[in-house]
Amino acid sequence: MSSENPKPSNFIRAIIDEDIKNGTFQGRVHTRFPPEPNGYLHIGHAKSICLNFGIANDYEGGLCNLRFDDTNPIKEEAEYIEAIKEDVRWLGYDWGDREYYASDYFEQLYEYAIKLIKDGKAYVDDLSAEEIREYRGTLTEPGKESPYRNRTVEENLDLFQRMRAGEFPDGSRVLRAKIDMASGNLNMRDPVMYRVLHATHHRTGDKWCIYPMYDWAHGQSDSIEGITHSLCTLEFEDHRPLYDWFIEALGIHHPKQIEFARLDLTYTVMSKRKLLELVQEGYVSGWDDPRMPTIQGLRRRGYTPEAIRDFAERVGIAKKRDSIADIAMLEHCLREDLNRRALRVMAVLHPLKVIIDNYPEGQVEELEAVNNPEDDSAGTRMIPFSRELYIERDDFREDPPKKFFRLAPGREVRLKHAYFITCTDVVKDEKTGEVIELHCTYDPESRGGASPDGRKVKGTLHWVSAAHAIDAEVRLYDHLFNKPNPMEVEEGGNYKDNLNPDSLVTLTHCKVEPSLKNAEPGSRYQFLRQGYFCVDTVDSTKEKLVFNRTVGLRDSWAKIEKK
RNA sequence: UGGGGCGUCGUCAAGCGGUAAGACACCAGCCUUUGGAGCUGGCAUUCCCAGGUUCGAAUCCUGGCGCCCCAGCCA
Repeated sequence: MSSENPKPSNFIRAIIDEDIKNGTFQGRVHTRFPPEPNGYLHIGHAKSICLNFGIANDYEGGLCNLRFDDTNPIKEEAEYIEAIKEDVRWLGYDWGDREYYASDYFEQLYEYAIKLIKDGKAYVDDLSAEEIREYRGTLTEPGKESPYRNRTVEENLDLFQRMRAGEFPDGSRVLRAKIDMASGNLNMRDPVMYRVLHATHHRTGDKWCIYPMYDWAHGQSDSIEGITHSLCTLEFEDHRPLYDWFIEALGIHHPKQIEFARLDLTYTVMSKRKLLELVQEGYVSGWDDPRMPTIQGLRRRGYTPEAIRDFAERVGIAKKRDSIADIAMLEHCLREDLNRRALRVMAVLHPLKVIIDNYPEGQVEELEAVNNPEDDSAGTRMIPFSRELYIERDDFREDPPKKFFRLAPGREVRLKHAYFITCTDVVKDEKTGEVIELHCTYDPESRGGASPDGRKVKGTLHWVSAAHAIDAEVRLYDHLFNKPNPMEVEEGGNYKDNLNPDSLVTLTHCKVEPSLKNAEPGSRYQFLRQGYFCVDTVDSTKEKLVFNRTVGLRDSWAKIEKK
């Protein structure tokens, strides 16, 4: 274990520590991340990825496999595999050459099934799906045994081989484990191991027409790979006795399964079904919509893998269900990371023209600006200053409220990296009364933003030179839902009623400083005083820059104003 | 008398019989050429409840209460 960077303790690491101390698994630590390739990964999966790969990285000799649980050809597609691999890699993890598929084990699984049949521990059942359900009983009443339960080993073997050979239609027969129809644990009431499915599998093609159920495949796959600690979510707690039963019946390597609570976040939904619904019904632009909690969405939004990993570590691992982590925690991790690395630039989102009356017409000065006050090595850049500028509309109030430190008639403020200016005149639209432009004077002595006479100003504004600014589109993203728990709805309502109508506000003709001209898609910046933004990887072009707001800066003025 | 699991600050979460970590959020102040960042301080006399054991209990015992998961030929 690395001692210089101790991970927060959690009950799973405690169990592993104990296992190592006791020599269980000969001191080995081998985990796996086992996604089903039927959809895109989200932040909840990221928690599991960070857990499994994180543990493998932290323990001496630890390994973590990537295994696709591809036991259902009807729902799975090869396209998801590449997306999942890209996401895991992007998060910063490496599975070496240990990329496995449950489908790699179909033959072995078949042999295992034969063994169970021969041992009288599995049988072919001719009951229909509906009948099986009826025979299963209920939560409080025991089930009853299938009339086919006591077929001879020979008959079972023959039937099972013929199932594989394709002699029977879909749904006609299944192979079941012979356990206990009266068990209080429904999973033990003769669970189905194989179903007949004449479907083409994305990897095995038409080789098989019977496919193992997850419950039959998963534990054995872990065993085959020599996994020591099978970490999974709470809902599989009830399945553990079944997995144990299979492993014992087969007499093979027995991984230790440990269950933990899945991650939930405020202001979003996490279930694959709901996420799919949002995509299909057009509430978002796709799986990579920057508002989606998918890894692809977060990536496009401008999240960094470092922030996500930090978050996964901070939310921790426990067994408490219904634990909903505050998305503010995620956003904090993001800001903390971006604060260290994002270059500062100036961009005016809602431009208001400012004319410096006493600044020479036609003159342009290049002023030096620090790229990142948190990182000297980021250096400086030059930005043009001229007579006509844009500032943020919000930074001017004709009738400033208390504690408003920004520009107002007669008030002096600092333009970041530039000069002190004083507002001398307000030009309004005669009809609407809207403020169209401001006239100001500047103090030539305050170049760089400080006055030699030592006078102070309360406010510092960002700005861009009107003649030099570049037009850009800026997409302001906010939480997808406007309730911490989107599931909290009125009688007869739906979580979609809680969709935030302002989760995306698109601004065009924003003015950004000229240094952004060649900003690369995906690059991240802090727009001074506003937030972190990244160049959109899908829609941004050389001709038309598009920025996504990753997350806003903390805004204490907004808080004051709210009061 | 179906089975399994969980209940520690607004949120996440340590704690494993020796007298309630930490983080986020929040509040107050300092500082500041980003109302950002940073810094300082505050924030559970109490761990679902009630009994019991003990010199000592969030931790052990007993009994309650509350919440979650399970009846796919899904994973």
